[in-house]
Amino acid sequence: MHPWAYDLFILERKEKMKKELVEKLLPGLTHDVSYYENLYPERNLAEGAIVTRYAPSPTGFVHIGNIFQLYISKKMAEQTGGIVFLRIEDTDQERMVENGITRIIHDVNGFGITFDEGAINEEEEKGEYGPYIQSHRKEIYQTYAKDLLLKGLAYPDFSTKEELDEIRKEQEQTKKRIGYYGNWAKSRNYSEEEIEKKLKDNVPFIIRLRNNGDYDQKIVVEDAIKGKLEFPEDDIDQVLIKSDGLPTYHFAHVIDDHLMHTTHVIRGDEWVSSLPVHLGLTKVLGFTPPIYCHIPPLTKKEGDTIRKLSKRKDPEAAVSYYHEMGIPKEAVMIYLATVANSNFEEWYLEHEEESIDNFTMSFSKIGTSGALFDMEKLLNISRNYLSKLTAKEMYERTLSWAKTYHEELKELLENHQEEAIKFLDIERNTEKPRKDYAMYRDVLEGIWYMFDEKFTDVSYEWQKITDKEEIQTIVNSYMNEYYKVGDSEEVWFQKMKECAEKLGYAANMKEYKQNPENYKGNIADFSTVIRVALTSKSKTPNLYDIMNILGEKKMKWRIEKLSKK
RNA sequence: GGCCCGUUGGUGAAGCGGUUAACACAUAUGCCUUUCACGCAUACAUUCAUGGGUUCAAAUCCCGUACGGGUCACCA
Repeated sequence: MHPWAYDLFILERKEKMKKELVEKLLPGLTHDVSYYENLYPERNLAEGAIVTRYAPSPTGFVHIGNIFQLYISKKMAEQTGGIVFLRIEDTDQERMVENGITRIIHDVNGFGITFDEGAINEEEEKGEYGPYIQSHRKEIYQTYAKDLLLKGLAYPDFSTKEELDEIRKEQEQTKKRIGYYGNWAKSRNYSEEEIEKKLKDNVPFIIRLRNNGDYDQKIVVEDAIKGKLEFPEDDIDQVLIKSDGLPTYHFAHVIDDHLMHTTHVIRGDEWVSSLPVHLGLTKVLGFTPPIYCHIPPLTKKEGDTIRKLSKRKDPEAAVSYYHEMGIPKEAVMIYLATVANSNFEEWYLEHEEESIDNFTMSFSKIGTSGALFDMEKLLNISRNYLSKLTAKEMYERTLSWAKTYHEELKELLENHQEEAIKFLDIERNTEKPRKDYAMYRDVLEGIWYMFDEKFTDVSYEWQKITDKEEIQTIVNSYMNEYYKVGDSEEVWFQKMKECAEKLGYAANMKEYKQNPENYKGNIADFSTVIRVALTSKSKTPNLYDIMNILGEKKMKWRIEKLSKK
């Protein structure tokens, strides 16, 4: 027996007199509620499978918090053999942006997240529970609204904005609870004649719920993340259908997630306060509620205040930022996983070789209050991640990034593929690889000095030794008397030491530290001169490797160039 | 203002009645070292917003206060 069958029975009498009117209110509906109930059967999934959704407005903008939420959704669905679908909530026409859907999907895919069903662009979709674009489901919502109307559980409201404002003003002045409810809901009492008349005069109207909720009654919800939540029951006559015929978010959400057989509603924290509304609607419609999972927001500290990462104020709120900066998507996902589940980090340290897909996430381990978005930490994760790639992978990824975001880097990498890979390989394929790069963008700064065309107008970072003659002496002596192509690293360094010693620099650091007055400087000072002479920079990866990559010819060219300065 | 939720170091946090209050990032110092990076070592909350209570025992349970966040639309 349908849960609402009893109500239907009671309202049988009313129905007859109202039906005609209801038809006028919501004309042209060809189906009834049971049609839709049958159209979307129970999903055939394994026990415990989580069905959830991502339900953005088609603004084309994806917030990093959305990715956070989506990552959790995707993970939970995958773990249980469930599904994540994409539903477009376009019931507010003002939010529409051209190609908004395509752009959202593009950004989301950019993080390696795909949908099992739902919209795939502005025109197409896949899946059996569609349409997945709310504006295409207008009749469905209206059919449910009509059903409520027939049962006397909803009514049309012709109030103007001014009338509504007045009510609010009065409530504010008399310190009454604000909202359209109980005796304040004057439109509840329209007579059928009045309705007829307004309709005839084409007065715009909305459809409201005739809410029988009791504000003094407590309702308790078990949120999968936040735990037990307690609220007063909602008694506000919520708007179901707006004057443009489209539903409000609340009404659409409840109906869609019922018809699409969503098991878990995973959404932002800002929705918890509308839980009573949603639970109320669920009850009136005779649905069983899904499990709610409210994700805390990603926040940012500005001075003393903490606020949500803001689309307008914070560039890092936009997903496109990560792509532009060249922060690898994997690093972002690892970071988000770290924030999502407190035990993830520990797991990750123990399973560095594994894909993070093998981690098992749980709702209960998600924090209940907002996490400060920590860019430092993200970059650290990214540095670690990039340090573990092979030089070739690093090269390819950087190049593919540069192709769309950095022309100069792109050309450099394309023109010097072999050398670039060799350079990126320095101290990389080891137990403890270098961690030079947090973003693909950083590669240019790390690598440019290896290429002659960039080495034209350089500023040398001399350190302790700055005297030009001394620099010449060191460089020439080393190049002419000691440097030899093909030396092993050991021999190479031995020669470095010999040369240093000959010119009065301590070859041994310990000795130098004991008696610094006996020397002009030490091997570190000495090698820095050569390093800077060849690269212009005082900080570089291993000099021996750099020399090998440059080769004798380039080295000589650079030294000659230096002597002319 | 009403209604919800939260408060453990600079940051993310573990802990859920008895712990030296994990771990990670950041910071500082030292070691290693041809520079840098890496790595290693040490330091960093005598205390878990605050006041009270329950208890032999509280960061952990209860109540009040303060502070912070969310939300109160024909927006989602």
